[in-house]
Amino acid sequence: DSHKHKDKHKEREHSHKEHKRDKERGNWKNCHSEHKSCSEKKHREKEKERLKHKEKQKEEKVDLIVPYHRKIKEENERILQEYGYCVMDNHRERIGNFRIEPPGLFRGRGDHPKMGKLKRRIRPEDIIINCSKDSVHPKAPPGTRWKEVRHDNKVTWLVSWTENIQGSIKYIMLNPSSRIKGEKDWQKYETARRLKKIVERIRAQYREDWRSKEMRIRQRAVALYFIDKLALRAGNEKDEGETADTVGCCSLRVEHIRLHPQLDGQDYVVELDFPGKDSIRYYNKVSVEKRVFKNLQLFLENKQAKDDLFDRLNTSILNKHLQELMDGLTAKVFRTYNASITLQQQLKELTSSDDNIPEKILSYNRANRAVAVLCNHQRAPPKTFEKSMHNLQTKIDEKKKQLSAAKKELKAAKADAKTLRDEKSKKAVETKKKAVQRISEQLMKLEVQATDREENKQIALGTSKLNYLDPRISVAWCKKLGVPIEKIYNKTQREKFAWAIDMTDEDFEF
DNA sequence: GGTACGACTTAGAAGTCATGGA
DNA sequence: TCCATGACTTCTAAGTCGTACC
Repeated sequence: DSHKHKDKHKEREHSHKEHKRDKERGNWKNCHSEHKSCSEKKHREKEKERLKHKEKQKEEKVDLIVPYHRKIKEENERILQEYGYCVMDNHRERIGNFRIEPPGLFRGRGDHPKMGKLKRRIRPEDIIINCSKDSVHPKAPPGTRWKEVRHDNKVTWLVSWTENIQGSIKYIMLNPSSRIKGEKDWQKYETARRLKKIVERIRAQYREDWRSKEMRIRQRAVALYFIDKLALRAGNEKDEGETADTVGCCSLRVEHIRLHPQLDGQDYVVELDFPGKDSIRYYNKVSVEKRVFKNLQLFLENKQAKDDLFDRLNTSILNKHLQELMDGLTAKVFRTYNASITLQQQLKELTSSDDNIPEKILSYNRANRAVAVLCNHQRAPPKTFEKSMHNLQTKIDEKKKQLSAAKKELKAAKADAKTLRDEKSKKAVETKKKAVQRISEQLMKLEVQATDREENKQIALGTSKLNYLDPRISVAWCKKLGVPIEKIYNKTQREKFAWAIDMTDEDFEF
């Protein structure tokens, strides 16, 4: 009988799909009458079997895929544990970039003359190991040896090699959470704070120097003004043909600057347009003091587009001068100082203790953004920006509808309560009230998110947060305004700034 | 003073992962 | 549960700046 049934089934190929289809179309009866042996009971059994099969398939999938992922994860963890740490001064420290750079095509940023060159594979024979004499270091793979094993405790790197594109040295160093990097970071901000104490004096001096008899001093003073006011980088010379053509302050050329005695109702406007670090465009129109303007006109006299604007100046001269003004002062300290002081001022200006947490965070991001704009930290707008913005707007619209519906319900509940005057309807009013409150909070959050995202379209906040803003300012702000530090710094950032989180109280002033 | 080099910080993009809503 | 999305992590290029050497 069962054979017959099977054969019949085979013959007719009345599969589950068909059963299902028939059922959906209301043809169940039809089906039933056509296959007498295909009773409801049998069908249920089949259905059971089908589900079982599905479950089995799923299990197989899980058996294959989940362990695969787990295996990779475990393997990564093993590699991290074996190679990702070192011991320095008796402390186990995370290493930053412990994986060797694989071979491939060199891209470079901007219009790089070496774009597309082959980046060679690094071999054990290229590698220099730096460790203490008595330490255990990784052995070179069988049949190979390291280029050198040295014991230099004056430097912080663990491994180095020379790369084949520019012939420069690359290093493996410790993670930002390490003691050695943390102390250095702290020092950097302390130097910037020392600058704060004397910056007005330095400004007074460079203004004075704008009138110097000596060209080199005038150039130095105007360059320093740019570095201070516009947070430009120092601008070292670069070897032509080896790298993309980018400039900083001292290496600005005539072609990068235009002078407008008047523009858009402002006097003495300087228009700067040049490729900076990573070939990111710096474009700014800024009104300067008359004396600066006159000096710039002087520097431009009788020069061609390709000539240096500051022909009597380079970073070495500038930094020597700065060193005389303050121990440890260099051009980049101005960037750190101006970034951090801007954050502190903006936070003071934008936040109030009455704000709720999302509003406070929006203000923090805005303060952060002001710094990113100052430092010209840009990013390509995310590929999915338009779409995700649109999605967010849809969400906001929906939330608005929800809110007005909830308000209506509240009104109705209130009316009921007024007529009925019983406990139950009173309770209902409370519930509806809470719903309205909850939804309007959600709406506000979404709107804040939309504003934040729109304003952030082309601006990268990460770089300034990680490299320019004294973390103690943020920590103090969080403590003062009761914002959890996790809202500002993620796990990695908290590890990097552990020194600041530990030592800072709410009264810290940069 | 000029230059090459070495060590270290700063930079945006790409890759990966976690989460939350459909 | 699945997938889209954004957050986080990794990657490595590209700067700064001090020093050695001529």
